[in-house]
Amino acid sequence: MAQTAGRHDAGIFTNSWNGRAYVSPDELLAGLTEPQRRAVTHGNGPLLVLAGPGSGKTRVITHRAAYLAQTATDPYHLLAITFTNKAANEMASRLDRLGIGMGMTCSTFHSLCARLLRIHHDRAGLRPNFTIFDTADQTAAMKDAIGRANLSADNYPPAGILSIVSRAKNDMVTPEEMRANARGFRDETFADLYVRYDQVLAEQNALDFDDLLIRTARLLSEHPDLRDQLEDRYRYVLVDEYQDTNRAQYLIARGLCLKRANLCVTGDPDQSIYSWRGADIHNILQFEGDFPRATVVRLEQNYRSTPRILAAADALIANNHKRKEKALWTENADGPAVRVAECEDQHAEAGFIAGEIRRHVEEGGRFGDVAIFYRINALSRNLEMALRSAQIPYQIARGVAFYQRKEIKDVLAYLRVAANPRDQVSLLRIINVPARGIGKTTVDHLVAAATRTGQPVLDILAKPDQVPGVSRAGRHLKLFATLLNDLATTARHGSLKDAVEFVVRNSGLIAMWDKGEDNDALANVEELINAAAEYDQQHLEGGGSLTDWLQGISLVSDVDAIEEESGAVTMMTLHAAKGLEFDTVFLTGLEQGLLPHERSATDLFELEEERRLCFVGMTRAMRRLTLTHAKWRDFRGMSQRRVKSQFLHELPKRGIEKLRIDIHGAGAGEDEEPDIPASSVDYLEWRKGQLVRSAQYGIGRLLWIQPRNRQTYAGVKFTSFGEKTLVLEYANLELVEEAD
DNA sequence: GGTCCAACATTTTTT
DNA sequence: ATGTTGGACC
Repeated sequence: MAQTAGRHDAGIFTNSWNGRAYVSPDELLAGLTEPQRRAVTHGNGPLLVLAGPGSGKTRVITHRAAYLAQTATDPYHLLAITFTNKAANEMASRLDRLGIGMGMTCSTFHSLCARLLRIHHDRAGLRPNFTIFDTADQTAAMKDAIGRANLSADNYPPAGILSIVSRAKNDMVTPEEMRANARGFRDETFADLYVRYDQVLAEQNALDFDDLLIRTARLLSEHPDLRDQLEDRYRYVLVDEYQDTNRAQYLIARGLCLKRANLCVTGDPDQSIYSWRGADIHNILQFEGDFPRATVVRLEQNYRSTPRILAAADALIANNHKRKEKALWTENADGPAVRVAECEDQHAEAGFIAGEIRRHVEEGGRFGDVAIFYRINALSRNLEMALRSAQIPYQIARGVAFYQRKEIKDVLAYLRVAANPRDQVSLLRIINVPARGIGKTTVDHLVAAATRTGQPVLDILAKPDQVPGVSRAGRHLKLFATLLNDLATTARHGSLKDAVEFVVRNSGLIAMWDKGEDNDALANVEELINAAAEYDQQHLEGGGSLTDWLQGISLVSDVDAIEEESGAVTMMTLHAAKGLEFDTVFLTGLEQGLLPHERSATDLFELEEERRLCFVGMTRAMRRLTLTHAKWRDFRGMSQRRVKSQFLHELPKRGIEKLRIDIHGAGAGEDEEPDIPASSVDYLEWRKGQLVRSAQYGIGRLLWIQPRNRQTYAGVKFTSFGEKTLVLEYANLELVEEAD
């Protein structure tokens, strides 16, 4: 987690004067096109920058911030909200390079919110040391809530309930509103679980990711004086990737700009890929409605890609119906053809890519020029193996996965209890890890006592005599309580590194790993210790804390892990690729069920998002773009015949080079016969009004039916899911006979 | 209370 | 193929 720019606390980056030459406002505008210039020099009032891929958006935002800092206000009053910590950090660094004085704030929504909630915790009704629950913690909390409601996790899968609750939170729907809108017993149960889940979090002094946003939005709306104060601090607000903001984020951005309306948002509706996380594309589509005085600047010239790449991507995205048309164009010189490689199986695919990368380097290219994208993480393994055996250096954008490793989570759980003694999820995780004679029965007694008396489990540990049912284990409980106490003392007085090392040395975890012959565990934990030491180094003059460090870890994103100048091939999911660019891009697994993903194929809205995802991947490429798909792919131990992606049929006929790759990963001549897309049933015989059954949505009635683009779209009104627009070729509907 | 093995399913994407 | 969970057994 190397940071370059100035001082920061968990995810908040502030640029600092580094002695570089001051860049004048005129110099900031040099080399910018007319629209870019308009965006940079726009003064007060709302501004929407619709920026196509590769249109120099980052440059515009950075220069705009610098320009404002020189002509309008002190950088102290500037706030930029980016999508990842990495982007925030980079922005602060760029401002540094432009010689802009100290004080601008660059952050993600989540980091900013966490910070505001800690500072203003009393107003928010929180303790300053709250824990941020990740997905696994949330699941544990939800299981607890389901248990308290006397329900079974079999009928109410925690992950499923969590996604319902998360959706409600993203939309700023309270449990009360959910209950009021409940249609039937199940909905009421969901609302009930929502309340109980929030209760569990409150008891543990914990917030989930969504809470960070909605509590901040509420903080702003319920405390006008505080909002006023924040508005005076952040006089100019820039929000990047605005197409991926949700309702809560929208309210926060707006709440910070009520007085001055100096809100500048940038984004591209065609790159909206997070609706499954509650992002609402209407935020950007309706910006002009929200802010009637808004200035709109369109950046349509592309500086990144060759005309062929752009033409291919543009042809693809033109198949989306719900979009704002954009005229993408470029003056760049033409490059090699966009290639589509049909590979015999996934080994051929990976081998072909490895060979191509070798060739790229032999021809004078660098490994660092190359990126490989995939729809799902599971596809990375084959690629990794192929790159390793070809001795190609690579890095994977997997920042989050590191902190989700078992051994890392165990060590962090100790530290989290030290930072927040009410964190029961963490406490129960480690109470018997390593085994220290505290079994399930004892834990049940402890939790029962805690619930009954309203005391945190941690407090009860120290006085086991008062817990009914606990006798022999009492000794172990006391020892554990002492361990945690000593850790808390170390954490309070020593460095962060001291605290992490205390856990590793005194918890007994090392012995456990040795016994289990888990050699990676120790190495990974060493890395964690290094990260702690690095954090100590960055906070020699104070400002750091265990809570802050843990918060940073909770809010890391996958891309945060990638290094720009690593000299290695970069691999990542399509979602992580947003905002990046590479000379050479391989987009893998263009197969039905993978891209578009099978879970999205039946719903038109979701299908369009898959297409946008593909569009994002393609437009990352500057010079060379290769799309690959496999005829056979191993999945869950079985070899599966794969059908090429419908998106491949949507590419232009001209300017695309087709390759066929045999099992050795070698080219095997040209491929002619165009695959027939998946439509085989004649859906045109179906009539509106007919009753249909879907495995996913149950029974519904056809409202309308319409063929388009070699597919058949249909509107279906389902009894329990409402109206959906489906693609019949993938929806797998069956007709239902109606009784007379 | 702890350990080991077998049945089991398998969330796509992530702050 | 792989990682998790629950139950039998020590």
